[in-house]
Amino acid sequence: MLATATAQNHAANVALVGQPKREVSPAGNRIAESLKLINDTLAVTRRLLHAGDSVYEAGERFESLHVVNSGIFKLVNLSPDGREQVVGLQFKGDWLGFDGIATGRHSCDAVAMDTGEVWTVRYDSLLQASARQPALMAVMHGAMSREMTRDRDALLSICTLPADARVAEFLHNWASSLSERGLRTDQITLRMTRAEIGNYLGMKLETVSRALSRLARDGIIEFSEGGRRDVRIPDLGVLSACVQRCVAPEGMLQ
Amino acid sequence: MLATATAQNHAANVALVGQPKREVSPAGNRIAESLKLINDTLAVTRRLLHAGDSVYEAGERFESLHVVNSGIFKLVNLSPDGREQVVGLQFKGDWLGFDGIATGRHSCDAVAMDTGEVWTVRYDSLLQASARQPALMAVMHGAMSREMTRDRDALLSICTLPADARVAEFLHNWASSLSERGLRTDQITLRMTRAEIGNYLGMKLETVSRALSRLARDGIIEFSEGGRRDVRIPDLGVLSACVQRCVAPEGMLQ
DNA sequence: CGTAAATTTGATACGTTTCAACCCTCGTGG
DNA sequence: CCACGAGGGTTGAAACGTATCAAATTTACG
Repeated sequence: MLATATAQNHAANVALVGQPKREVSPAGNRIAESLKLINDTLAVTRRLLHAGDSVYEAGERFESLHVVNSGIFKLVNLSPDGREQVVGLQFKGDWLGFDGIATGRHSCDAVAMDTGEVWTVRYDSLLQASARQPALMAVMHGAMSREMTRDRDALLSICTLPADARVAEFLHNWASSLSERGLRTDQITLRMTRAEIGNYLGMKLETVSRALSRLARDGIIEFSEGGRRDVRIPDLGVLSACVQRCVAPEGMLQ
Repeated sequence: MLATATAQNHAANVALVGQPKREVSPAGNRIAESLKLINDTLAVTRRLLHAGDSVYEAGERFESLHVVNSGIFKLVNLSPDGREQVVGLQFKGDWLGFDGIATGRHSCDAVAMDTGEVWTVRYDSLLQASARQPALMAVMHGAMSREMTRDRDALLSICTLPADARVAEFLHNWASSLSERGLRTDQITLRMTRAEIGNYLGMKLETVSRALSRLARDGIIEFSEGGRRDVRIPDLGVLSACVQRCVAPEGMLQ
């Protein structure tokens, strides 16, 4: 959804401008309602984590699923020979731990990128509760399905977009994720180093840095006066147009 | 699983050599038992497809899931601007259609790569049957979980391996998939063009061709006398060692 | 059998990585 | 208070791997 719904999201943002009271997007409602349902029908264990803490690690026995209530978490896949790859970023309402269901052991690390809270639910008790409350199962299946779609969109970007466009789309997706959750999208704080962003996008940190510099030079993004960790996005539409420009064969004024 | 279980799979193959009667691997049992359970407890619609036929297409309304009974199917993700990416290959026992659960519409195409059969089950009736037969739900969740893990392993390869190693690992994974299903792994027939393989692996067809030529020159694979569509793999261990060699920093004899 | 598609291979162009130098910020301790 | 060091970030120049373009060859198929 993230990668493909650029036009729609932009339209939704534009529509929001005229609203005096902040209206939550449909996706935002979905997330809020899902969290409410989980909270109401399950005995969750709340767990507070700080940057660098891991919710679970590869190889650990799988017993529970976790729902992100706040903060941002990265999923890191590791190969036996030491290569590692950030394969997902999870925001509020996203789930952690599905990778463990099949084998009974987790196949990647889930790490907090800043202070955040997860709600932990034993998988077996979730299944039991789902029998009484089918909506619960629907929420879980929806989360799994959405995650698969999102991962595939990420793969599409990595395989078909040049570095600059990947970085632009990354920023756009981050802003969209915030937007879905009713947060402001014009000013975003990346909780990742250039190296982490690069790993996630399949490029080196220098390439990320250069791409960001070019985006800033072209006025598509702006760095806050302080550090270069905060990014201002004057216009989300311009950002996604920038992605399209990288893809377009040649001279397309439109 | 595919990408990370190289050593184990090889060990399993070696163990099989001494057996006079063909023994099915643990994964093979899982697959056979899953198909049996589905067949016994659900009213499936069997559907025969030929190369190029699609099980479903992006945008289509989601109503059913499909289990591959024979043949190989590719999942193709499309972007609004026309880029397309093979994001998965599904073999016997794998499922098709999970991407539609979240939104009620499919987000990619599922296309037969040769003649094959899928068993189609309405999602709602599957949920009902799962209430009576929890093992059914376990099979479905296992399939989803396994697919997520496999996709992440593919992403890891694409982002961290050079072209030659990606092709070598692709062949190894293909052979492993056959092995899991009790099929011979020394002689495999790729049902994909170089362009399709390249798309799946995030490279151009010429690069695939060169990589295959190098593997053949080094004796790691052999082409059958007929076309270059059939590949013989004398030793799966040598193939995965070849992947490691590409990753190793420098001079590591062992 | 003839034609279109697929494959291989070479030469060159291009984008990203690599290596390196430098800058900035921030927390620490002399 | 400021020197200092560490980690993160930026930028340039050169090296590298893959893409692109082009041609020749083989294969598939009506």
